Amino acid sequence: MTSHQAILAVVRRIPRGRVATYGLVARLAGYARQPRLAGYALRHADDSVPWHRVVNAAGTISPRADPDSVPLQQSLLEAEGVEFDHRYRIDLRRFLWRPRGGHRQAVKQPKRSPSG
DNA sequence: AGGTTGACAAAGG
DNA sequence: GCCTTTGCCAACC
Repeated sequence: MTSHQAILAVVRRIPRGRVATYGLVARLAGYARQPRLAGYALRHADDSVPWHRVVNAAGTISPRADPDSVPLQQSLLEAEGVEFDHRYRIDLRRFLWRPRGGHRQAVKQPKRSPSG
């Protein structure tokens, strides 16, 4: 099980009409504190992966090498019922994927600060 | 085997 | 709420 496989496996679990952040996908895949790795894995993803359901923590579509992919991702999400703001932003409060139903993550991630 | 990059995230002003 | 700085680690060359 490579990191890419683990991350792509999580992305596949994102239900239709919902979105997940890079950080959420990364930590669910067992790679907490590495949201960039999620994006890196998506680069190697095929069309078989719902890559369009992954956005950044701000709820916006992260631009990449292909500028056409940005409106494309928005179009794909809107087709699933995901709504965008006038600032091209998604309300994560409503469309963020809840893998466990609770606001608490399934895996316990280590704290960044020793004293909190 | 080492330095730099990267589809990001959290904290402070 | 937006912008800037800092962190983080695997993948890339």
